[in-house]
Amino acid sequence: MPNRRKRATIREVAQATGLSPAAVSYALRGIQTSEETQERVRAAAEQLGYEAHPIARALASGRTGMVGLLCGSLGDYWQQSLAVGIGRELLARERYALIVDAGNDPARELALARQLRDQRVDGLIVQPLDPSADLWSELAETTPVVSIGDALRGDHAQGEVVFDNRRGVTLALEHLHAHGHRRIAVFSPTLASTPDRPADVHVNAEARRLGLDVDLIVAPQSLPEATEVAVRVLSGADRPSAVFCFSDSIAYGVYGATRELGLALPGDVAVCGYDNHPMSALLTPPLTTVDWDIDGIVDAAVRLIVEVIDGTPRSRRVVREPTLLARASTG
Amino acid sequence: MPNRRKRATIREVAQATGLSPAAVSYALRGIQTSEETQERVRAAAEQLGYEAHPIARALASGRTGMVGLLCGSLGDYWQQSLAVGIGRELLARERYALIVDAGNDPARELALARQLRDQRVDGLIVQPLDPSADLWSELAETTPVVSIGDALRGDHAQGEVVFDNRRGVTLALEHLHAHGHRRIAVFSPTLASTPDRPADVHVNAEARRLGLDVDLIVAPQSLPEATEVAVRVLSGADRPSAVFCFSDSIAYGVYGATRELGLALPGDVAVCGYDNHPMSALLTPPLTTVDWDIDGIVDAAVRLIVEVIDGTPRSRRVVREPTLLARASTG
DNA sequence: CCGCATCAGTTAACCGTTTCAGTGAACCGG
DNA sequence: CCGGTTCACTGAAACGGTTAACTGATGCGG
Repeated sequence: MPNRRKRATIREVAQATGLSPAAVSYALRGIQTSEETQERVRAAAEQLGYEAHPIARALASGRTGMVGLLCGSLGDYWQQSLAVGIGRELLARERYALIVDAGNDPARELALARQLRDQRVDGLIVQPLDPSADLWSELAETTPVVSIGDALRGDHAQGEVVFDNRRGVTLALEHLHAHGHRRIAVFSPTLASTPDRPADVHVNAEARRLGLDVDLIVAPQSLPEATEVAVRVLSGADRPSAVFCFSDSIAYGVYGATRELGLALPGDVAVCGYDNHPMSALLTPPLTTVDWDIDGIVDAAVRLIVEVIDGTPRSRRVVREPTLLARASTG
Repeated sequence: MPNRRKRATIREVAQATGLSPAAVSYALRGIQTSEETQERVRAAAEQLGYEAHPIARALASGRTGMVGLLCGSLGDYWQQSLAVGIGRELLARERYALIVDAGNDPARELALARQLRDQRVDGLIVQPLDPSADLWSELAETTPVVSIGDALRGDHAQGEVVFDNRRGVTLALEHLHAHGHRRIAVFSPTLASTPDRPADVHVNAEARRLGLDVDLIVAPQSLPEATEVAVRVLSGADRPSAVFCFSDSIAYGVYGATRELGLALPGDVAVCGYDNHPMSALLTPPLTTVDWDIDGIVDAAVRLIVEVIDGTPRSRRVVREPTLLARASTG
């Protein structure tokens, strides 16, 4: 039996103040009662050690104070930072985050989304693995949803934080192009699950525009595996002169591969990452990478979901732009 | 208004099957009803799209299905891995984790612990910043608590996963000693907040035992700051020949410092880390570090808290031992 | 002085389950 | 055939709040 200790209820506070439970309920929320009564109630509540029962409140009011956070893959530094930040910001607004990890499995992601809805979260923040799934718009009809990342199909979420991956790709490829690279390998971790991801499509478009010879490669998430793949790619006869990785941790795998193969960085191969992991500045050589303003994205997502839940949406869509941090790994 | 869509209730299922709500409740949980009735109820529930309302259930039964996870500092790789793993394992057992971050502030940690208790979590997993606080035993009287890390004072938690930091310290220092190092700087991130942390005390004890000249240094958590401190320590006249860092990420800061100072690794300075971050194997040179079996600790913590919640504790205390991964950074 | 708002509270229904205390009916050994 | 169990189920009271509808003062303009 959890929580055996008996705690004061609203009825006891009512009794102590000679008011009705309803009056106490109102008073504690500072509405429909006189200033003086509110003070009396607060004093009595304090004295009795009364704290509202969140579960009972949720049942009666229909709001739980919880926001579901559905992550595609928490192994990822980027998503971890997002999750930690969102949890922190929600807490600051007296809400809790229910953080749930789909482990990079789109089917599991949909199942978890349903589960969170059944759990009666007040809202859902999601960075969908598969933005085109029907579930998102279906969900958005009954529950506030804020999406992070590429836009949901048909703009069905009530809020969106869009970070323009296309812009990030352009920044990286233009940078490599400017440094004279023409033959470039692109390591994209999510290529397999969502073949038509806008960012990947954009890679090809930009390659044509800049006259680059790019090679799109599926990179595994885990570091050792990424290293293996990188070794294979970099030991071929027509080795690319530069590698663009869709996350810094994949880039670390490439670093490992260059060491294994005895290749000079950036002399033999230039590497550009994505995410700006704090460690990237400390590698030898420091990693050139595309930086996102994570705090800004966290703030925007939390603000949007809270606004939608409270029924006071001021904006539906926030767009964030990345910047390129040019460091030594690209010469 | 969240969750506007009206969903089927247990009463409707009762009506559809001609049973009482109570019977439906029992049937869905597979107790006190005939096999045949259970089947009929399940069919009707499915047909109506009925899903039990977790909030109502929590109010009536007194269990929420949520476990609070109170982390000292989620910026830390180690705690992040723990949080992600615990979230995953709880989900696998049909429970949710309420992950909350104290941001390395002991006072905030205590406030959050109270808040989680008020939120009526079924249990609490905590890796306390301040294991000696009275709150832990007070909390443990009313709520199942499992602690991770150094033992809570007086063994008041109903379950403990102890990872023996002393053993880890010994492994690291003996390793450095065996490689001929006598003058060693030790970077400990939590020295400031809990001066008498057993691990720190143990560092001094082991130093005496092995005849080492150690210098305990408070290392900031953030990478750039850690680098600064490391630069200062390593540029002194009586430079230590080795550095032992209480987390890999601090070690990365030391790597940065050596590059800044033009020191050879491990020629001029040997470095030993703590945590075995996946990236550590890929650094140049690969980082020697103390490895913890995170999955084992996650499993143990989740198993313990679930057992305590269900009232079937089989063990109170699980001890985990670390191992040393000797790599090139110590020669 | 009347009619109408407004204010401060009260009453009672309600949220959707679980669970305790029954209640017949079937079963069973003697 | 009878007293006692067991079984399958019912009825109603929790659980601890919120909220819509109502009530009695009080204030106020005309």
